[in-house]
Amino acid sequence: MNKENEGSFCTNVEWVGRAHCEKCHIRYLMLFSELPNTAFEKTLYPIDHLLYPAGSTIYDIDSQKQYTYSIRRGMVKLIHTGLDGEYRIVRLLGPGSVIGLELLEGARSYHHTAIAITDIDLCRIPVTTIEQLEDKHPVLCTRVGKQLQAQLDLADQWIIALSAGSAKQRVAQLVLMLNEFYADKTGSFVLLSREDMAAMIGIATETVSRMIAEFKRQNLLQKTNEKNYRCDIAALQQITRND
Amino acid sequence: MNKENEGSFCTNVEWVGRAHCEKCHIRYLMLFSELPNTAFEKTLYPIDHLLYPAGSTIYDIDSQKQYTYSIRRGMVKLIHTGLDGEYRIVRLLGPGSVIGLELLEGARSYHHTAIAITDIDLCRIPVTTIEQLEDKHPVLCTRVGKQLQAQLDLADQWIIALSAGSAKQRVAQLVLMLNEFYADKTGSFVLLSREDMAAMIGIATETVSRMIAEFKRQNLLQKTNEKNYRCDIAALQQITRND
DNA sequence: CGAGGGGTTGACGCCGATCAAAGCTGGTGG
DNA sequence: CCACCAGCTTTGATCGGCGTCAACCCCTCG
Repeated sequence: MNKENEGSFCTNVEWVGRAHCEKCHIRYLMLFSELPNTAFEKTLYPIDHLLYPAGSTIYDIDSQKQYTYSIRRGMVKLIHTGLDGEYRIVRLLGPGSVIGLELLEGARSYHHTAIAITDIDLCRIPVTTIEQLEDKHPVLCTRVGKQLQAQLDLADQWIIALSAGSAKQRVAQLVLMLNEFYADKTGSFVLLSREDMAAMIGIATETVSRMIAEFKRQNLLQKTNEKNYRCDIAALQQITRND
Repeated sequence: MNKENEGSFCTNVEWVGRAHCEKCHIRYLMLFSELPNTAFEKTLYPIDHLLYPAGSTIYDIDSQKQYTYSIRRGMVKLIHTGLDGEYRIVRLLGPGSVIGLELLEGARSYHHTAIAITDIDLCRIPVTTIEQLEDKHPVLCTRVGKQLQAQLDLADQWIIALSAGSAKQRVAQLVLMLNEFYADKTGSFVLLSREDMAAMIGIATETVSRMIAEFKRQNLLQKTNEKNYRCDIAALQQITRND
């Protein structure tokens, strides 16, 4: 519906500082995991560490193409907006994923618009820096390949889940994906807005609402606290099979 | 429905011979385009050039994982078969595309089943050969990256077209994709079977049939010869916008 | 000539889109 | 602290599109 609010361009990004990759405590799961500490000594352009509040746009499909972003914390949606204004979520990414990689393969612009769903925490990496590092450290190429492959697998899962029959089945699939994807240790996760869920599986928001409400009533979704839920995995899997 | 017939395993693959990449006249659009001619002199395992008839399975999701395949001619579908036997086409690939690349990124098996839609002509490349070549010629890494990125873009298009509203709109989208994808110089292309089209956009085969028949009646699809059609691009684009 | 598979067309019923209205919640200002 | 409002969620009522079942046509192949 009204995605105008989404358009608010990173009004209040917070600059945390220059990233110190050689000291990064989560580097093992990031893009640069296999590079030596010395690799970062003389990069041409700096890597910055930024915070964006939920709802802000990280880049727009028309943005100047210059940076890729490595997600440290939080959740990002890649969206596609049709000519007629209809809005689709193409992918949902979390910590460890890199967005904007299309720029490395000679794309002339970003292929999507990237928006923060939660508050997020990411490293902004200039394309030229990656290219420079790839030259000296070919192992980085394989990391990029793994990223792409992982996102391709995700897209494939999306295609399969999307078209999996009835609305109830799709919503069940989606909840299972959120659970698998984004549950903390206790198995509880944040439900997205009904509008976002609808934009993922291609049905009306009211229908999503009905299904979610029904799941809650049947205790397949239980509120664990403030905004978190836990789901009954077995029961939902059952639903994905037979309506 | 009955995808049993698909299961016929490469009954009559024809071995054309050892591939001679250094002499390949279409290498400019293939994976190895930027390698020097000398690169192929001492590869451990040979690259073979094979022909498969339409309908044969190139690899199955359970196949022994050993080869990637570069498509020289023809069309291949990557499919996913659900537990309940429902069948979805995840991607459609043509000349210049490489399938089975997931093996390079440490996948433990193929991620799909690959089936020839038309008669096809492809080069079977052992994974170890690619790895060996990548070592000596890092430029190959970037070619692989481009392949993955291209397939990711395709998957994204799929997601967007899949969920684009009414059945008529989706079929129109699909025809446009086939046209863009697979039309020859004269702009004519082969229509897939109704079942395959249905498996791509997630609607019933009868509905696909109705839509295609309607397009034919309105002359948005014209038979050019035996099995080929040409489409009215502008009119179909119009349909994708307003039902 | 008959059998079988794919495509086309019709009839019917249900799922889900759409329109509408009423709770809920959090934020703002009095 | 409460009143009010805006946006989100939930729920209801209605209607059309599409899935389903079924019949028929056409073409190929045995």
